[in-house]
Amino acid sequence: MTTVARVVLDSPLPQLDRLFDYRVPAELEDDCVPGVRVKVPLRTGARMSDGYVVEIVDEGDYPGELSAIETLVSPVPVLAPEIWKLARAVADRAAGVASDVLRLAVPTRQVRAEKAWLARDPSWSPPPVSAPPVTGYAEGMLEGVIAEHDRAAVAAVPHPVALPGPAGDGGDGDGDGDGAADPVWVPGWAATLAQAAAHTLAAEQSAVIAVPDFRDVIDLERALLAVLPPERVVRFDAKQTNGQRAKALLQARTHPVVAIGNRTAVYAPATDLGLIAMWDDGDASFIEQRAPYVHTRDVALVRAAQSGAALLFVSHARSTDVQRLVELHWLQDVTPFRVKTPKVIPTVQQTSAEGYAAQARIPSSAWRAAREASQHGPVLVQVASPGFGTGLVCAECGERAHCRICGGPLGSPHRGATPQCRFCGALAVGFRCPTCGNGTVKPVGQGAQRTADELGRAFPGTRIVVADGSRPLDEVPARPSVVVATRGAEPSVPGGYACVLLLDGEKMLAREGLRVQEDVLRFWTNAAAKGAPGAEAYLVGIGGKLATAMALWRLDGPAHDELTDRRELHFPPAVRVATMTGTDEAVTAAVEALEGATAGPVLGPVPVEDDALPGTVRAIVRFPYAHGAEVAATLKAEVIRRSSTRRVLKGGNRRRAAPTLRVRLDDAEPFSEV
DNA sequence: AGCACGCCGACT
DNA sequence: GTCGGCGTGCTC
Repeated sequence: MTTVARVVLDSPLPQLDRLFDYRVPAELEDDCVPGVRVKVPLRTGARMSDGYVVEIVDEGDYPGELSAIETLVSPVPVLAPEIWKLARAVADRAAGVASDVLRLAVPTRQVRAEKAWLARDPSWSPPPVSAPPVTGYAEGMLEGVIAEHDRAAVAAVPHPVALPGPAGDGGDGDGDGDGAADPVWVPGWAATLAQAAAHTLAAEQSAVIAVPDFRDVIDLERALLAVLPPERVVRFDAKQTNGQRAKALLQARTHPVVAIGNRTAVYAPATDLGLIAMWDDGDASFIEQRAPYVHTRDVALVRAAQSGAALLFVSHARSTDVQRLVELHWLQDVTPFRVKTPKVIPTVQQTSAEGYAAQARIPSSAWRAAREASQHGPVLVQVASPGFGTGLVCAECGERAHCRICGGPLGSPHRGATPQCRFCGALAVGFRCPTCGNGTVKPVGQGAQRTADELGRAFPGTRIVVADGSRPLDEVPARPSVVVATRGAEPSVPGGYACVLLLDGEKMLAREGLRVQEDVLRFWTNAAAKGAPGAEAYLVGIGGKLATAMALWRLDGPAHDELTDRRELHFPPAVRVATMTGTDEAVTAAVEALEGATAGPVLGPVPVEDDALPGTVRAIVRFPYAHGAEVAATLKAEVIRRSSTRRVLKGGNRRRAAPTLRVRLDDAEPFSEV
């Protein structure tokens, strides 16, 4: 009897995306367990491939003679069986390659982390934890969802929440004397998810929580450390070194933990998974940038189905994707109970141009409220764009100033700075207007800096703070001040802002694209939820359904309406989409192979810009969710069929490795130009 | 990817 | 007769 290892190869080639059988040499038999890294020969002995052992069997299904595993890289099993199953299913869903998914899920080898893990005391287990109630919802509501391993779309508690400080860590300050720890202020959603995760952990199961932003990771970690001991919280984020990731990965496998982080956290090999959760799933940061470009939400859905874990999508503004699952009754609809929602006051823009420019943008009611609130607490002013202005025009003729190098719009990062291109970053030294020859420019529009300057003049003696992408600010003190921030960069305040002004809504809504309304609702609600419980939030220049939804804080309505529209148009997420790019022949053949599985007309093929490969075309097909497996399998087969033949250019010279067909599923980007 | 296998034109 | 062109296909 021979021992056979079934190995997944670390190769992006679709034709190698299956298991290969190798003989396990006798001397490796003890250490060769599922999950270990190996090197194996491929085709001719000299060539080696890296891979992971997925399974050990007595007899493989390969009829020929087996090659032997060349090396066992390390005896540490880094690929957990459930993560292999997850990667396989995620790749299959996206018509992609499992090893591409594994690259996201498993960090490269780190010998130090492995040595430390091998030296651990395997008999040690952390003390059990107890869980506080989940506050802000009907008693036992979310506890029930977690205990039943159910699934829910959860409307977040829309204000900051004070959690009691970490137990047992309170008395070590600088002679504060009294042992009570300071309360920890966290966003409502972070408190909810921390309490939910504590419940999972109290049942000795793990939780995995993915959040879009690095700052969200920090907020969530603070909330978790207020309710759980630090050895129960494991972080996975993009800013970690490889060593930290490798350590976190092994830590997650040893005892039940709460694994938190950005996109990759959803792949954390957490022991005995009991809960998967996401905060603000509509955030575009959840779209993976590496092949096979799978959205974290979809990974979470696959993993929840495989593991049977509870699943929570927490947000203020609901995404159309989650709304779809609610309407299918696949997700429960959970809303907070007896919490204070922001008091949103929609105002129609006033055009009285008296006084300062900023005053003209802000209706007098909002202006008075902000001035009044800024006497006793911080006021948040949300604007659409950073810098001094949204653009520059010629001071003489008013013509828009453009970059000489790339033609992009010029902007001004701060008052008096040399104009700079917003696209390529080139400095426009010695700018001359091509229309009239004048050499001076003036700003148009209102960036964060310009708004701050104007508010500074209007509110003398008030501290003005600016927060944007280039000057990030995590937190400001709960003292009188005015904080001008671009959408998404709003700092937190312990206890919340006294008042919130949402200024540039109209401008944010003017952008083209399928998800604009969803995004803008997220920007508004996430900012409004930084206000103190029940604080006023002025929504400037907005009327209609969106204003009503904000004022009533009923945010599933717009998602429902939006989804209804998309169903009529056969747009995602009412349907799924597949984008096929390549030679005319390959794309046409792929479209024909999908015959019968699609919904709505085929879009294209149309020529697309591809400087490396002229003659490239793209087609988009829509298909119902029920046909997902069939469509993905068909397209994967087409990709494999095309991957060995390489395309011939006009000159007759063959291009190396230029695939004739590329396939991407659920890429909504082509629709954002609609 | 790479590299072997294989089936048609000019050569010792 | 065979040497070698690169189209096709496979990799345990």
